[in-house]
Amino acid sequence: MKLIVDRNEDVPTAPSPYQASCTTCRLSSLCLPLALEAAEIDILDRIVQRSKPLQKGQHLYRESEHFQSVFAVRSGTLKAYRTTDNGREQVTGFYFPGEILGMDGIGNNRHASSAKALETAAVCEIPFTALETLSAKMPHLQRHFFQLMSREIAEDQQLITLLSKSSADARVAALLVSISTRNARRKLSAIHFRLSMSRVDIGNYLGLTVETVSRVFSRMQKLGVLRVENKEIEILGRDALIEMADA
Amino acid sequence: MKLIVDRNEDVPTAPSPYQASCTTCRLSSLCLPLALEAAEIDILDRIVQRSKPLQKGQHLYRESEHFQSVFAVRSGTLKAYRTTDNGREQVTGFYFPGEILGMDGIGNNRHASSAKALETAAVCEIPFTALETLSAKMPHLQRHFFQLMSREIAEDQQLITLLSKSSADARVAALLVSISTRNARRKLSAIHFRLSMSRVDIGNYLGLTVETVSRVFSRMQKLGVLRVENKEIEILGRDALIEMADA
DNA sequence: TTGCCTTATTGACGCAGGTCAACGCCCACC
DNA sequence: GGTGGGCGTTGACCTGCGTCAATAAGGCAA
Repeated sequence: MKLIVDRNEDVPTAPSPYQASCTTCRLSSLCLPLALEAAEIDILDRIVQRSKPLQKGQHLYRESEHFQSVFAVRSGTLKAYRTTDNGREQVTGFYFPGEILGMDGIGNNRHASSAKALETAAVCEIPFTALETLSAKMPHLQRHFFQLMSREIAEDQQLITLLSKSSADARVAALLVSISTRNARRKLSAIHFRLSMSRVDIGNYLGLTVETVSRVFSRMQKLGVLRVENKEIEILGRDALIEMADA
Repeated sequence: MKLIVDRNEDVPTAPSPYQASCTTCRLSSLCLPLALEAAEIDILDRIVQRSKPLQKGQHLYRESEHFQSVFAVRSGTLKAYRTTDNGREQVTGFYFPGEILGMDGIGNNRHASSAKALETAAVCEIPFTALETLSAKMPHLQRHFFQLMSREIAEDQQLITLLSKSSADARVAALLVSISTRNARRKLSAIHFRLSMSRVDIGNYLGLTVETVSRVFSRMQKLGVLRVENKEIEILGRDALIEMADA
């Protein structure tokens, strides 16, 4: 019998998965604690809530629900999406370990999007009023949270740019490069990973149909820049991919 | 001789245009002071800098410049845009009086986009470090600024949704509805206004070519939902337009 | 006013990607 | 271990918007 190893596995930091702490979390260098000092992290730790993991397909929150918290991904992947007035679904982002989601709900005290687990996923819940109070006392935290929000804006603008004019090839290439880079940040392989999202989600996110996504994958494989085997991706020509991304 | 009246004119609140104050500014109900008390507004007022108006075409800041301040529009319109690696320009937003721009620069201490005046425009400069300090002391201000950033995220996501799948008609309709709504917020006509941006800018923002924008305008005019005369727009069927926006 | 240059409109045509359809392959669940 | 249903791939065809080109209409300078 062959042992199946998930290359993207995020090993829990403690045997009891619900009660880890920011101090011991190996994602602290990417997440909210970044830029905080040890004593400050301890204080932050006290407001963070960890609960049982989400199963694949389960929602973390839903659009227009009352907003109370933002969330940090500890393991697994989530997608955020909104539903248009005519019932269409639009994926607005994928969230990997160490990333924060839910910030779009602050503006109107209701979530502006829904969040759903693409695979088993664990998150840290950060009650927003507590975070506000703490931010007022800890300049580092306030600054860092402003920065996180700002980066979300900048990233959305990058997606806007991508969706506005780029070809199907460029869109797919850009997504792959993005995932690759984010994997590298987490010290995972930048060239070999497993896509946790379906082709439908990818297409939806990139403003393409499933068929087109599939064709682009095939084309890239034929060109030798990619090896695709179902959800497993191996990047053979990272530079070529980067080049395609802004063609 | 006919007197030319600009319907979008924003009358300065004081004879000396450079030294207005947040307290007397008629945009304070939309802008940063929103949700602050009189005493707090006075304090905020002290960090806000007002300078001489920008001429049409002049830059407020440029992409990758060192970030120091966010800006509130007092009069006129600005566009924000970024330049892609291959030199293409992408308009990421239009900013009207009462709106805040520059928040995408907080994340990395450099502006993530450039901002250019589409017509003569006056802005209030809000130095960010001062704003941070003040925010830590004034919970209302901190909260409000978090909200403003969050709304920018939510709006960008709306644009993403628009760019991802909608038809050319839907895109143009959505922009017109958006401008109309924002005009109404400023107590200006929601059905009759002057576009301060060119067709090129509109197309660029919406991911369409100038030709397509022009054709959509003509088509809408033929359908009787719009009257277009150069930059002057009259919305004849607001409901129809809203319907088109999410078709 | 005249003239020039930028911006907008309109038409003809082509193509990237959407649509529709058929099929194969995982993998989850008996 | 078999089987059903979703997910992914591939092919053939169609269409909305981009591209190219020609013309008109503003707007600013002198």
